[in-house]
Amino acid sequence: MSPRRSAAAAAATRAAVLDEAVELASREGLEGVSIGDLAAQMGMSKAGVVGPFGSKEALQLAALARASEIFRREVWERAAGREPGLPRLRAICEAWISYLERDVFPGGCFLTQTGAEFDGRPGPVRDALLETSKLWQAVLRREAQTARRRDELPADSDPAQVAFELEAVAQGVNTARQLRGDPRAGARGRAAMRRVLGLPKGTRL
Amino acid sequence: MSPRRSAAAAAATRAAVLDEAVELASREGLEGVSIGDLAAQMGMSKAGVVGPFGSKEALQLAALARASEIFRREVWERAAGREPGLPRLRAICEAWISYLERDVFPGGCFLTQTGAEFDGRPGPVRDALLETSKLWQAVLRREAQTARRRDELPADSDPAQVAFELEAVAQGVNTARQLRGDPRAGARGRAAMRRVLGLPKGTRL
DNA sequence: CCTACCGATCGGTAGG
DNA sequence: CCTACCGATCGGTAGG
Repeated sequence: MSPRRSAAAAAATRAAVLDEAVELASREGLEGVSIGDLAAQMGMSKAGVVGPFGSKEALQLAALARASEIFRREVWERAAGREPGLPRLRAICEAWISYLERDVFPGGCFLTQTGAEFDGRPGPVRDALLETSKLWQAVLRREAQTARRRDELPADSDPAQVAFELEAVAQGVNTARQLRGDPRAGARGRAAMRRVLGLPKGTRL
Repeated sequence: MSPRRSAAAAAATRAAVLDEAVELASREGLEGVSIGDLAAQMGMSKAGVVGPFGSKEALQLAALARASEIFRREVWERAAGREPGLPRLRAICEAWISYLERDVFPGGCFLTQTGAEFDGRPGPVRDALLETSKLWQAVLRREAQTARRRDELPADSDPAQVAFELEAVAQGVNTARQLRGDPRAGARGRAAMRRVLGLPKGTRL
């Protein structure tokens, strides 16, 4: 009862194109990746690359969805098993820094890259990025809220402020690493996130 | 003894092209601004736009130099008159947030935008951005060092870590503002920078 | 998923 | 600083 061979093959091609697009876009940006580049890189024709999606914009949206899926797997899912509140928040932070250190996307965080690229370009890609960004802020805020309710964070701490600061640190790590090539970027990010979460200096994330 | 009229006019044209390029690039990225777009926007011919620079890459480098000059004027020079150490660091932070809130570049911080765009694109533009980034980190680090020496920061604080965290916060403000349109972005950035500098909660930057 | 092709636009230049 | 033009590449499509 497996799908027809041609359908399975089409799905595999689609996935391969997306993986390549996500990788290239993390280095060059989503707009900077041309269909011709992509085709050349994969030894395919341009029609073969764009066909499964219909247009470059549709390909961009699919690449963004794929990248969000990878981010979710590498950061959220590694922490989702932990107790809600501070334990989970710490696990998210550790997974987030690790994701940046391991260069899960070779050109650095796909969402940071394309967020900067599209924040001034209205359209469906920007809308999707905004949605992803708001969703992730909401996840962080919710865990900070839980942590505060459980007295794992000070009673006067602001969950939205915690979410804002954690994202800021992650962006700082990405820049320090990808632009300046700073080998201490990850360590600096961990130290900064510990401070945001009010953890004592010696503590591990 | 003024320069020949044609030379002055040429300089004025050059400056006008750069201002337009910097503005467009803060929205669309440096690579995204085509010579044709720029010419159309200014009611000039493509030859007139690219002529003063010789090539698009030379124009990009000149635009980056112009943007660095504006950043320096809006952030560094507003604080340079203050006492070295914590007073100057606080003034830098306030000017930095203000610069982001006033949308000095209409698409957000030019250096954040192009830094993300070029961190994965080797070449002269990336090299220049790296230089600018390292220079600004050195400025922040030096002020933090002075502040520590004067006991305005804890003896065990790390000046490079302070510089890292301040840049992270500025990037966080830029994203919160330009992508999410968060009206509290500036306030959140000030609060975060106050924490980085160890200032009590009520204090102004 | 390929070949072959479309009109539009790219960066850049010759000549004035 | 303009017109007019260059070859190359862009996103996209027809037909198989």
